[in-house]
Amino acid sequence: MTADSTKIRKELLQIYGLLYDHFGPLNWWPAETPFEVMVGAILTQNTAWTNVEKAIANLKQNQKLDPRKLKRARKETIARLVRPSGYFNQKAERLKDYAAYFTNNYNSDWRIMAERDTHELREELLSLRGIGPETADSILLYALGKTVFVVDAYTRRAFARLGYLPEYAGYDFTKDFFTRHLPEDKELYNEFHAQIVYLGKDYCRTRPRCESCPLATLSKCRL
DNA sequence: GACCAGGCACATC
DNA sequence: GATGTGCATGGT
Repeated sequence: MTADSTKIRKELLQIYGLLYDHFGPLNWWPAETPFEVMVGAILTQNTAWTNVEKAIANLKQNQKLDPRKLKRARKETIARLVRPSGYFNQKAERLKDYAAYFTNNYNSDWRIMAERDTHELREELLSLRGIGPETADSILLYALGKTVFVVDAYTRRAFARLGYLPEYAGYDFTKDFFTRHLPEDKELYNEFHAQIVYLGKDYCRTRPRCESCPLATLSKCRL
């Protein structure tokens, strides 16, 4: 561990502390079951969470938030139910594909899935149509309890503005940055990502609202 | 009425 | 491997 790495780790944990003091514990992921996390991870792709909540409520009301039932349901039925979350045709197909994968390979049991080696499972998820890096990592961390840091658009934007990343850092580069510098701690990864999303939603948008930003005291932001 | 949201796949160069 | 485009609803 170099002196530089130690400094960055300390700063990242300081940022985490400021965010946690500001937002409090966020208790992610908001879901009743691991399968609901998986469905939410697909539905939230490039979509506001408020719209995802409507789609999930529709699935629940129609008894379709169940891997076997989702697998069997008609695509048009699922598309109608997830309509509020946007891209409903794509997402209906991807949800059905995922439900079939989860049922056929793991007997719809997240515990069996969680026994797999993390890296191998990640590659497997990435091979499915509709599962990219963020969705795969969200499933690994929030549904299966794997120690995996999740990156999203807010993470890249905020930490580029704070000077830790190049402006257009890619997914894996950003993930490696956090994984390299943070202690390997599932609970920390879980809560840190949630805190960053709240930072992004409330302050660090494309049109930023820097006044009263919880990180304002750092005075390192490039904006 | 534009802009944005907790991305991803695919085509093309 | 980088860059562009389609997918689509709902809130600000």
